[in-house]
Amino acid sequence: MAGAPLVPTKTSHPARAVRRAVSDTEKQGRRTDILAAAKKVFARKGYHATTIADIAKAAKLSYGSIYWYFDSKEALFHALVEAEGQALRDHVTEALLVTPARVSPDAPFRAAVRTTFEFFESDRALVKLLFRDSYALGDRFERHLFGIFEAFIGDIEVIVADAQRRGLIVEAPPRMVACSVAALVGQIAHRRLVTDDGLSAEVTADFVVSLLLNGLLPR
Amino acid sequence: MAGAPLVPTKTSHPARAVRRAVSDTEKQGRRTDILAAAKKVFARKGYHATTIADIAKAAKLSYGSIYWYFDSKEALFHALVEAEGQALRDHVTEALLVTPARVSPDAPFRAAVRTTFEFFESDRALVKLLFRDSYALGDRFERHLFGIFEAFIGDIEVIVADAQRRGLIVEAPPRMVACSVAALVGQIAHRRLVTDDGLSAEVTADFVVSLLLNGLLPR
DNA sequence: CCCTGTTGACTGATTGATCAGTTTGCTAGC
DNA sequence: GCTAGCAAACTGATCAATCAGTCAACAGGG
Repeated sequence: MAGAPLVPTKTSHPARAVRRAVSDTEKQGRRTDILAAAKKVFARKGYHATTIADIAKAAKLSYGSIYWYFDSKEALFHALVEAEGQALRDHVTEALLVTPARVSPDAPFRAAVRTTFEFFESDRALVKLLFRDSYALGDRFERHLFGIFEAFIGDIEVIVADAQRRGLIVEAPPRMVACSVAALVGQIAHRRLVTDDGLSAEVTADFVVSLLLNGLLPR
Repeated sequence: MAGAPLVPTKTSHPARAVRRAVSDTEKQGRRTDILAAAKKVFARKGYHATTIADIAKAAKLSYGSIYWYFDSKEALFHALVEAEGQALRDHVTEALLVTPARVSPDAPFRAAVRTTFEFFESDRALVKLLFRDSYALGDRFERHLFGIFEAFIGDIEVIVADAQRRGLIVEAPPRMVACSVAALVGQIAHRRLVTDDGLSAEVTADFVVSLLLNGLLPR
């Protein structure tokens, strides 16, 4: 209304900036903060609909600061997917380590799938990031994303090949099997975001494992 | 250089307009042309990177004409996915009709999966459209895309439930099974775009069918 | 001669990226 | 301890480019 703006020459009026990061640790922390904020926004709005301004606001930083930490919106997204993918891999790897095959030969497999679904369930933003937004970039990202997915498939392939060597599972191209496992887990996790079929992550995981191991034909 | 542009007031310089579509048939044909052009461009560049200008050029029409046939870029995309999805469903349905279960109980299932992979192989643009670009729109499209995918899953579910009734396959939530089938076929088809593993569509289809029917454990 | 399909210049809004300037907090010198 | 000086973190106005959508003018068929 009457609050006609004063002289516009009065540039800069930093209400209250965050404490600036000075040590390497703090800077790393800020970087992580930005990634966390970006993850939230990307998950809610999708890659193309989120703006740097959105991310800056969510991170409680100014627009320009984002560019201090990341070269571009795309670079930020790449860094984010990279980090999140690694977190998932680490999580699953750890679950595999604490689940010896002594109990039952397929226990590690079951554990891995369960852990994955639980991880996805506890972090829906991650699912959107990996299975929705990652396709939003053009071919430029396709190579990178592809590499990340291949890393997962490689992990699975090792397990499959090992099980085959022990005669636990049928002979079949291990990479193909690994792809199938990844496809099933990924797609079903993605679907669970939209349709709440009332099944717990555990039940869903067991269904997938059982389908993969036993097949549809009666035994 | 010296080629200073003439008076810019000289608006409109319609070099050569295409022959006008006058009958309803012609108009429908033009609409189809635009969709075909859009399909090519979307598949090559992805949803967000393609502009209406790209589509117009590919369709050999002017920019504005696209808007005569479609209300918006998004509407055009919806119409495209709708039509392509329906074409695929029809194709598979037909394959099912000509494959009686007399030969073997799982023959129709195998035929459906094979036909789908072959259809995808013969039309890579369709795969990109369904499994890459469809996720590029935000939540607004999610409902529509979801409906289209649900239609496929519904088709599969009917087959699964029928097979269960005859005791051909194991008891399991038919919708869940249908989802798994769709996920496997879709993801593997999508993957085949990037990695040429040298396997034919037929071999790939048989692998998927065999995995789903027999499972990984030795029988 | 009128209706309608067609044209493409134009607009308005959006947004990624830049950059000149401001502030902060560390530290060298007193 | 205290301050001046400085480097770098941080800010946000601004720029430049892009692009979906509009519209007034145009032309060909009936």
